[in-house]
Amino acid sequence: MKRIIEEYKAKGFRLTPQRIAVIEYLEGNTTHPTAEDIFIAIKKKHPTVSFATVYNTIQALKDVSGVTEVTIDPARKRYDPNTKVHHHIVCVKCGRIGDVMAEYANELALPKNVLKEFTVIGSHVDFYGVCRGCEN
Amino acid sequence: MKRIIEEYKAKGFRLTPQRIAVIEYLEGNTTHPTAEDIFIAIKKKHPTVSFATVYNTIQALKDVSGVTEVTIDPARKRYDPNTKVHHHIVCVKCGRIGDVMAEYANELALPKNVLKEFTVIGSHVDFYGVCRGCEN
DNA sequence: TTGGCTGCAAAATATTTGCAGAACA
DNA sequence: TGTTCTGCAAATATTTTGCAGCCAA
Repeated sequence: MKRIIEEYKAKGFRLTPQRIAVIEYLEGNTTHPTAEDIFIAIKKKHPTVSFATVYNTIQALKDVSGVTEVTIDPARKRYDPNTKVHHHIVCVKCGRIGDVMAEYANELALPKNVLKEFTVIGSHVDFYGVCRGCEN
Repeated sequence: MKRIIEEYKAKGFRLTPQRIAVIEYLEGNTTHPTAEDIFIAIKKKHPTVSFATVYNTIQALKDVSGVTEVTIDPARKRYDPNTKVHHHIVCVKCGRIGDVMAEYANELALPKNVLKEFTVIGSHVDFYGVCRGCEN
């Protein structure tokens, strides 16, 4: 996440204590937190922090590719600081999201009619399953 | 969509004019409409229809596997009456969502650590691209 | 110093829910 | 006829925005 701080500076973003707290919270975080999760975590160090700041910071991080939005949860947006190519698996019982470190681009051949209509940029796989903890 | 009507009856759901209108609107629909899209469409025939009825009907359809929720759009839920195995591609410029009629389950080998943590049920691929209409 | 950021509050958007009356089966 | 659905309205949840004052650079 050090890289992110450098990119922040390079782009002229300000490194406020709140932003640093968000970056530190996300560093290495594999829980795919929601904006609220981030808000609650940051609040411990900065009790007056607001959602506006959390969303503002998330947006700034997205702008420098410091986080990506995870859309596997239809209820709310989740954020992932892991910028390596990877995919996700969600437990359909508890909603926990796991990372799937794999690269499938070459395996995913598209039908001709799609290739005719779109220039493909990328892809992401959502896996659905049941985690050990929920498998009673 | 005939099947849906049968399953509706079998489960004791009522076939109201509003529900039939939703089913007819969705039948063969490949536009991946939002709840609002459905609401607006149904309103033409049933001007007094409410969002409650639309969401109620969507839920009932989900219960009999008549529609699936599409999560590729982070802004809102979209619905898809196509119950055959397929995937989606979204134009990153206009947001239009296309169907990718393909089956990848066998191509998507999961890392051991994931298989250790989850029993996999299924998967869905989100493709990102630019559609011909948005190119240049 | 100063332009960007924070925090508060309000707004906007999306979805869900309670309930009285309507209507399907 | 009785149970479920509809429609209205209000509630809830999530995310965005306006703006005055603050602060990192």
